[in-house]
Amino acid sequence: MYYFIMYSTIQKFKALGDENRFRILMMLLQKPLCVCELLEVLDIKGGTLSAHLKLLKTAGLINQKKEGRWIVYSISSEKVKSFLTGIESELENKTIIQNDKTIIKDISRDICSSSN
Amino acid sequence: MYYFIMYSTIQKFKALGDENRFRILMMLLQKPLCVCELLEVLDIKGGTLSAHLKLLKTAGLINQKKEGRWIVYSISSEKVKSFLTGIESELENKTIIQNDKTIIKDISRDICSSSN
DNA sequence: ACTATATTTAGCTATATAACTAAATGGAGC
DNA sequence: GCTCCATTTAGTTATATAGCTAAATATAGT
Repeated sequence: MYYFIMYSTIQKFKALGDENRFRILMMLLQKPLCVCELLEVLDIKGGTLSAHLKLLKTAGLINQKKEGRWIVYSISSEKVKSFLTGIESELENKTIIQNDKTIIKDISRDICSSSN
Repeated sequence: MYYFIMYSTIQKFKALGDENRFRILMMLLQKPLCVCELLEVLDIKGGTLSAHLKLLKTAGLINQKKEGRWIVYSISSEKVKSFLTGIESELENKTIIQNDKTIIKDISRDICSSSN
């Protein structure tokens, strides 16, 4: 008799335990975003961001969808969404999260150039 | 103007994103336990366990209390407790967690020898 | 004093993680 | 076919993490 491990649960926590991925999730909580929009906010390169997004997707936290020339990411489910909303509501003021969101609010995916 | 980072939140997720620490938390959810009891269940050495416990404590997830010759650990607050209970209720059956708990149920801290 | 329980430290190993550059690949639209 | 947006791959670097051993330290009970 052996026992399975709760990998998927732990994998989700691991995914949440990184600053850039946490910021991505909080931004996606506001609205679905394409990769180039996320790149405008985060101080990382395109390849690095792709890796983070893949990890979040594998963990079951986000979804991917083609929209014309763009790939748009969003929170995977209502369940994850309400979980993250609860977390967000407990953050103290003046975290980088609030700053990210004000940037995201005024961003258009047409601004995006190849600053990869 | 700069923005604080939500370190403590991310630190909690990091703490949760490790199998041994996750198992420790789930066991403490059942009842407070001393170090030697945890050592009976986990396949790690005393020094390693101490490090995990310190990390969980720093993250604000558990508390420490002297009880005679033992140091007893417990979940830090009702808030953390209900959070973990929610997580636990969503685990599929037959994870190692259920196994840990049946061992913990019948353990006494007097059994503990210096298997450090 | 001595014992039991646990933590801490130093030193070590192995693996995982996060980032980069740069080039190649894929898919959609024009 | 070419361009745009994004992913993937290969190769590299640096740091973090998890584990070990073994010795030292701390604290409480007997």
